[in-house]
Amino acid sequence: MKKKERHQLLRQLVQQETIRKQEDFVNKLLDRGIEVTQATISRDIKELQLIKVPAKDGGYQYNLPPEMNYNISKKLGRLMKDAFVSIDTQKEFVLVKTLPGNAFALGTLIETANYKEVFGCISGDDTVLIICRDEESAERFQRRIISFI
Amino acid sequence: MKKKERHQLLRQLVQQETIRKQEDFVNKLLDRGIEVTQATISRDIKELQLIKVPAKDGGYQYNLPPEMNYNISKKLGRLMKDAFVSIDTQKEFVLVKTLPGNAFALGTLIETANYKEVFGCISGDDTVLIICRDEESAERFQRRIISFI
DNA sequence: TAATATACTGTATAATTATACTAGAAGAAG
DNA sequence: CTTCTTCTAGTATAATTATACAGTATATTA
Repeated sequence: MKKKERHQLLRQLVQQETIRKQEDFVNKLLDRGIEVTQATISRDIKELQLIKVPAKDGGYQYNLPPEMNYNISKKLGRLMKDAFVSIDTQKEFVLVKTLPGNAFALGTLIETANYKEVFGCISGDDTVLIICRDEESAERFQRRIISFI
Repeated sequence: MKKKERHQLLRQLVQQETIRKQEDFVNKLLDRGIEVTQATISRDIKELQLIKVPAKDGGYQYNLPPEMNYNISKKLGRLMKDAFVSIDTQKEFVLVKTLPGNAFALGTLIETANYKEVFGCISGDDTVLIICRDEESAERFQRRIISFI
């Protein structure tokens, strides 16, 4: 487990789970068989610029950095409305066609959004290939994306 | 010094000064002759949902809540471009005319932005009256606002 | 390869932040 | 005014987070 992978995982965790303190991270990682200490998490958090947000419900919760977290879906929506051409799925793959030059931006947004359905994605000039976790995820993800248009 | 006032002040401080830890708040307030303890600040921060952001430069810094902080000026810019009609100053007052129905939104944004020149503001349907700290502030604020158009 | 520099992480602990508890202040109701 | 309730805030301390230090690993250079 390299630092980069761990960081990636932390970004996912912070979106999928409720992380109230750094030890929660430690434990979630432990669940996945990854051993790290709170100190390491503290440093990771600093590098990733994760923030601890006072929640409405009285507690606290870690979150993605504001710029990253804020209105990604709004940006996605705008870009989709502007540049979407077509979409199709095949097994666990989703292929989105965009107007020329827009695929990279779309791919970046999709990666940043960190959807749990998505395993990874590759962007060309007018095509984004999204590799989902499985067939079902791909369909769910397709619906998600289409709903932006 | 009521809690509300202190909260208001904290919002200003967090924008005008570099606050690295809660004690910095305590000290800044002390500078202004207001005595509170770190515990109170901690509770204030929770209520205001201020966040502690890992800064690029290695340290940490408190910030406004993401939604509030994020791109207020972008919103202001958009609204000004859309709805601005005229502006004028008189002593420490600035009067902005907007298209009907837009003044309230503008006023809210101006208040949220927490410009240090601004003492307060009142919005009608197509007019926002901004009361600045003094004549000079009013002019500075006018320039600020005009630059959005 | 050896030497040196750089990156990563755990341990221990310092630094910071949150909160249980308590008490006084400010209001509301009688 | 008295009693009850709610809100605030300080004190002391628990809980959480950051970091100095040291060791190991990994990369870089000669």
